[in-house]
Amino acid sequence: MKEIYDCDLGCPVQNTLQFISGKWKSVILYHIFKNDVLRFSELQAKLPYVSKRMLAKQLSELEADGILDKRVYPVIPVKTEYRVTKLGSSLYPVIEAMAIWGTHYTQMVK
Amino acid sequence: MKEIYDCDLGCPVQNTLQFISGKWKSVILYHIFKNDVLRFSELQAKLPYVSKRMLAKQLSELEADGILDKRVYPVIPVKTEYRVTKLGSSLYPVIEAMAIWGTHYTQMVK
DNA sequence: CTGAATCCACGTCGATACTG
DNA sequence: CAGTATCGACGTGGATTCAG
Repeated sequence: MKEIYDCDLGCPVQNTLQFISGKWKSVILYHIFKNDVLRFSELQAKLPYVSKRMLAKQLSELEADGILDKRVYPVIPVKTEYRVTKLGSSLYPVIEAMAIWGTHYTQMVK
Repeated sequence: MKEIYDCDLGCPVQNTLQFISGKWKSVILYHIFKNDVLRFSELQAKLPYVSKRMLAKQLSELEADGILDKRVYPVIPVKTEYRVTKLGSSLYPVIEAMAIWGTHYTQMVK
């Protein structure tokens, strides 16, 4: 989890970007918001253009930042689940605003 | 209340990210929203940690994407102004959500 | 199944110098 | 003042392999 001294960069938008500026983090959060809980392989299926390596990396960063909660079930084969933490759920309005804009305005430009 | 998944076509968040995923684009937009119009040197002053090269590049991309309007006044020395287009102004809720979260989070950890 | 580790091509970015 | 051009260091990300 980031400490306060790392967090306040003098611009509220930039403070937020620290947590979601990873190339795919917002999209990952979008899908987890939509499904509540997702396994690694389910995220892979929903983000086919993201390599396994990058997906794992972004998930690990989101977990380290306290945005995602990762649960590992020691069965064989291993099963992991990702869901948002309380902090992560507070990002819902941000992701929602992106989703709304993407839904309504993207056709305008391309 | 309208849910963000009602008009789900693929991934709307990713569509939005194509326009604002640049490392500093959201912060640039935040400052222009706040000030309505900003010159290049004013943006430089507000983003001292961004190199001139990167600032110019991000501004150029935002302009090419129809988010920003750039006006050049052929005086000496040259004077340029950046403001949001109509499309750019539609991104206000997204930037606002980021600013709100960043502000709330900063207050939370203090 | 869920990753971590390694290699390597590629892109990004800062610094500097230059132009109109 | 507002950029562009060039270069080199650095980071990113894909492919592959390995491990628990």
